[in-house]
Amino acid sequence: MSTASTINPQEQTPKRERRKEARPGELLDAALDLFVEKGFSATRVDEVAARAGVSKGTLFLYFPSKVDLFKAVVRENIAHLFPTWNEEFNAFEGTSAEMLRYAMASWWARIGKTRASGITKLVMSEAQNFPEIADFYQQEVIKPGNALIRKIIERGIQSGEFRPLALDHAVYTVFAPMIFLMMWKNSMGACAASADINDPEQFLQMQVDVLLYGMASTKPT
Amino acid sequence: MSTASTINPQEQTPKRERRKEARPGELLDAALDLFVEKGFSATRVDEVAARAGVSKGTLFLYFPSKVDLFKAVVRENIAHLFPTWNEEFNAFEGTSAEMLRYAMASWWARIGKTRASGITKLVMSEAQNFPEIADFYQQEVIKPGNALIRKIIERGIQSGEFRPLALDHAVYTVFAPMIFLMMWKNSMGACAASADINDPEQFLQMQVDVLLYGMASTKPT
Amino acid sequence: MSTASTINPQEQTPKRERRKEARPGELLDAALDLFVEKGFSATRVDEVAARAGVSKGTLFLYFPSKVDLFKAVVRENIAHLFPTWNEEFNAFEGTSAEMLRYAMASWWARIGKTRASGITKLVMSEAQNFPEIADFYQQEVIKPGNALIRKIIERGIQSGEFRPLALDHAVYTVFAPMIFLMMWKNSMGACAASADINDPEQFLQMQVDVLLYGMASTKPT
Amino acid sequence: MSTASTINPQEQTPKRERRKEARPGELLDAALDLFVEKGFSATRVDEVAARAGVSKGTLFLYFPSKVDLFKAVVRENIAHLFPTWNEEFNAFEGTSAEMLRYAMASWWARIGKTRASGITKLVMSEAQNFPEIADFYQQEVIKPGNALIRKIIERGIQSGEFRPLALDHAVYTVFAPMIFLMMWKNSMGACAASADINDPEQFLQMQVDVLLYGMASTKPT
DNA sequence: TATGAATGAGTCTTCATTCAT
DNA sequence: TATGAATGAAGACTCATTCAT
Repeated sequence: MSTASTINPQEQTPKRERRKEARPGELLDAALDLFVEKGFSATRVDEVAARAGVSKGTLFLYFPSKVDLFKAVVRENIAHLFPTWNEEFNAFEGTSAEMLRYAMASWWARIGKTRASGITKLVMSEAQNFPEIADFYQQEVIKPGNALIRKIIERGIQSGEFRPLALDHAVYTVFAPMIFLMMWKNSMGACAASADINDPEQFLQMQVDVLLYGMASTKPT
Repeated sequence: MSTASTINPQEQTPKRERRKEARPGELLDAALDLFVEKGFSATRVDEVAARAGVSKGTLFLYFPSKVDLFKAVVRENIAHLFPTWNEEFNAFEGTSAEMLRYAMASWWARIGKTRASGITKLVMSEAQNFPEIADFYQQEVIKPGNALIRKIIERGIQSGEFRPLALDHAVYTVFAPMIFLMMWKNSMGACAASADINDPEQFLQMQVDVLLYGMASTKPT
Repeated sequence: MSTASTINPQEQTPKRERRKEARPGELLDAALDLFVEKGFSATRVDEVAARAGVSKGTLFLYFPSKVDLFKAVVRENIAHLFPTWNEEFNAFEGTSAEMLRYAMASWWARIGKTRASGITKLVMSEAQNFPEIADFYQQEVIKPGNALIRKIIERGIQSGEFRPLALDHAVYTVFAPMIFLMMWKNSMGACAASADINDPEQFLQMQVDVLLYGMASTKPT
Repeated sequence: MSTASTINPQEQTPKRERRKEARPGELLDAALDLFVEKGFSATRVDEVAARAGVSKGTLFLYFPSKVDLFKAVVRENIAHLFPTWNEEFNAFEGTSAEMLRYAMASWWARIGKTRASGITKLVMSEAQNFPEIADFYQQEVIKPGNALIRKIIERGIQSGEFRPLALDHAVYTVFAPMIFLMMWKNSMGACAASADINDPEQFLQMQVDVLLYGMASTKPT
């Protein structure tokens, strides 16, 4: 009888809580977790909703479809970084080598070591099944990222810091270790403990060293 | 019992008639194609069966489930890679730089540019969903590959060709462009035409150049 | 309490501000449009509310359910049709043929070509799903309409203008083209452009001609 | 314990019965019933399957979608009649009046008085919601039917039996009572008993009489 | 062994209805 | 009264798996 009244009032979450402002963020957060953990098609929208503490219907109130939800996750976690980066790089005053170091460090801090890295892994994993997602990612992430790196390299070449490199390939040379790291961390590394890269920062460091060494126009004695 | 051995095997298999013993292989082959092309969950067992020229029911006669089929595909396609390489490298006589160049060229010829690259992509993509496959891959492919590259680098360091590098990371430095290439080719590159790397061999070339340049103990003047 | 009555009602309702009392009417009006346009099940209550300029919740304040809304729409739109006609016909002085022509022309002008024809279409379409509406319509519209036509024909027969026809069927003979027109206009005609009747007035004309010709007791030479 | 064995073996319908040949027909039959009874969107595919004694999945084995199921129902019950009719009319030897009488009688026997009449009612009711269905019906039923009637009237005009009528409208003049009858039977008539047309054949008879009388070029004295 | 018809649990999505504010 | 965020019960359709033949 009186049991109801003895229930801890803090646990008594009201059934219908109105928090329009907070919903999208909570859903996006839950979705990021699940997409990264299980992949796109293996993630169930019910689960996302449940983890965000709402009903399935509510999810569709904020995101018209599963794909749109995913796109929003990408925007929220990756795409939104480019404006800032663009500004930072336009204002950057150091050498191009410093710039490249900074770029990779910043990428690592904001994406590489965060859950967001799982998104790239996911996209690469499921690109073939969801061309729409692949295209979207291509437009919203790959292209701007590419442009960013390209600008740095061009700057270095123009200033004489870097050798005149084939730009298209040089860009991928910078991308490769980042992509590798994201893939590795979120696949092999996440499974076989033994496969994990034990010090990714240091690995990145070394990559940049080797890269800059290889790209430099003159070598220190 | 002895019937099988008394039949002339070449005459026994008319072109269009399928032999029972060949079935699993044909299924595995079809499955490899489709898994690589479309990923695990997007591959329909009907399609696999159809491509192998048998009925859906037959597939389940040989593989108790789709997951088992997947595991069999991966196992079937990654065992045979390393013996040859080990021999080759043990017998190699040039410089360590040449050896590294040769290793990557050989990898590209035998795996990178073939369908086999799709397997790595596949494994990395689905690693989280099939931890045991990830482990398996780790043991059968990653470790031997790692050891191979490690040997080359150690050889270079010992001979004074390379700087004394942190081996663990140096190995991944060599891996990164290969992994990157396999992933890219089989995901983004396969979707958005614009995203394709137009000349992978040249890209690899450049990667090795930069790498060797960065790893060399003394720089050419 | 008495505040309401002391307020000048005309000044009290600025153009853009909706009066409470008008709400049900506005909802009914919006619902009529949409039900006629899209049918019962394809009409979304959100849309009705939106078109009426209120929120979905408000709609449910006035009508306990979508079905009730539908019933109210039908009731609202079919009550007021017959009194005028009855008067007109009681006072009519021409021949019965003229009377029939006038009846159909009048029906076309006031119902057939207006939105109201959609209601008949609606009712006939959904009759099975809402038997009580069908009954209601039967009482309020079919019966009076039937009686009206019947009176005209009886008058014609009594005056010797028309042959002695089986009244029950003769009435439906007059109804048929009207029903046909309402159905056609609001279904096939509204979809496939090619299916539209390009000149309904002329069609009706021809129908009456044929009808009167067929019903006439003596034929002109 | 022994209850299971005491069950009437005739009621023991095996769970998985293989009757590929019979399935489509059984499904079509069940679908016709339900579509006519409840309309297109209110009919649930599960129900259709259940009534046909199969599972939902089986239905989709034979008909790729609900719309396709409906189209098949239309073809099975209406569209398939046109080839026969065309032949019959091409071979017809009597007067055009006889031909028209025969056409309507035949229509009544094969469609009008059967469940198939409900299909037309259904299509007209839901045309707006399902343009695809409306178009389909327009092509497969309306057009051929139109052509058929048109041919009869043209024949009558050419032979001098009928007055030179505006063909487009004359055709609808013939259609109107048929459409009316199908609508009425399946909406008002199916609900309010009082609304039913008590002798449809006689009604049709009268319609044709009036029609032919009105269309005839010379009138009997 | 081989087949392929049959199954039914599972998936995304819609929408009438409720209810805290 | 009025709002509109939240709900959850359906619904169409898919597909790995089963099983009678």
